[in-house]
Amino acid sequence: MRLYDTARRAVVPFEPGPHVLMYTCGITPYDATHLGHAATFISYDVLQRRLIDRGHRVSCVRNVTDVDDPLFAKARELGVHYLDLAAGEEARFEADMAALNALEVTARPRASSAIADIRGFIGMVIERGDAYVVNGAVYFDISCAPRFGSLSGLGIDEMMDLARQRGGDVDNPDKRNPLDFVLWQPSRDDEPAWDSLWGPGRPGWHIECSALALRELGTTIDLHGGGADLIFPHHECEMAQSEAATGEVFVRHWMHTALVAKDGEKMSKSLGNLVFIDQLREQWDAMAIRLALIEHHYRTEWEWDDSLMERNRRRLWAWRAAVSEQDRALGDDTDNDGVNEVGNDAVLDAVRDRLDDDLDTPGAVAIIDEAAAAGRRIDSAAALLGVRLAATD
RNA sequence: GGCGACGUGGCCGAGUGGCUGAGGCAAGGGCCUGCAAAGCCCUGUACCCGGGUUCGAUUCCCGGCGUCGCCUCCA
Repeated sequence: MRLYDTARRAVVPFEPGPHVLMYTCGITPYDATHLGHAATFISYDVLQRRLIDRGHRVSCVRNVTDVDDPLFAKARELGVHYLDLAAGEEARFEADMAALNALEVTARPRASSAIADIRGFIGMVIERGDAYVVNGAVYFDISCAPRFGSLSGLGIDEMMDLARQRGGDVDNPDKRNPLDFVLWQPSRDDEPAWDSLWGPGRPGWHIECSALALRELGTTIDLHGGGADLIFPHHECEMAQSEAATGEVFVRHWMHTALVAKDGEKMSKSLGNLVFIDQLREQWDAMAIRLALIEHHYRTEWEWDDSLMERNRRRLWAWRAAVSEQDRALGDDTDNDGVNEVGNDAVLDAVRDRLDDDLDTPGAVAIIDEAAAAGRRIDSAAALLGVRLAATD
């Protein structure tokens, strides 16, 4: 199959071995799952389904960032322990994903479970001479990563200028280079702290994914995913520190999903223009929500509007009607069995073909729309997209 | 400023080198109806601008303009 690779800026063949190693950046569980999260993870879910369909074994790891600033801030605001807040929101997220019929991922490790791995990982980077310790903090030395910026397409000098202009943490006198980023940092008084060789503290933002990917999947992974907003700095930093620690290529293929907008702006927690999955589920069939997500291409930015759900409710209804009609026909006349199964396979193959072309889910949905209208069997094709048509839910 | 995406009828949104435009919403007309609602039928000189390639471009290429996203809170 072919997929767009962020690092190479082109649609390229994606031909992993029999066992595919996949890592996607998960959520920071301080608020409910919104449409943007769902769009991202359902994209990877469809990819995973097609890889399995092609005969691959897929190990997919999706972390949970339960040690991070926004989580601490929200816990502070609510007056609860950050891990209690995280556990609750994580459960809501998993319930949303299950309702949308997402496959179980192979592992969903929490950052808080990885402190020992993170300390070990930082040790590896320091031993390589690519990180340094100042005042209880560990910084990655950007000058040791000549390829830094290659993922996002930004040059070192450029990033430097921009970081200065934008007032990143460039004025920190402890850093040798304004772009150096934190691997380990001292905690504030009301933040959790773990002992380490460099003093008590907590991990930097990017380090958990590197440590977890290494722990769960090994030095080199086939595909790393996440929202497009993570390309820089998160994934850029992840790549730099991982390759520094292991000396191996970190990721063979980078895949990023476009951000979802609402009211002309990116949907985001800080803007508050969110559509939450659990609220949507109160009003609409979860499979209609899934259809509303996959009728968009993962690399095209799109905007949420209220007509989406009504349209996809009807689409789901049409697909279900097509299946039950076919079932009835089959029951009445078993001689038709073979013919219908052939129709099913043809639709399935057409959908496979669309998915293999840079995960063209809109094209796949259109094919099933047409097949349903023409009275052909669509259940296998719908199942490949993760759309459950049985009336049991 | 750099990088990326996008710019299709009132709105949303597919799609295509020519055979005139998926679909949805809105709007107008009609059928039906005691009235209304629902339903059904009909109605639309579209592809940001300027160059180029071409017999021919909305579709390909170049350059503008505009919108959105990323550029250390973010899926």
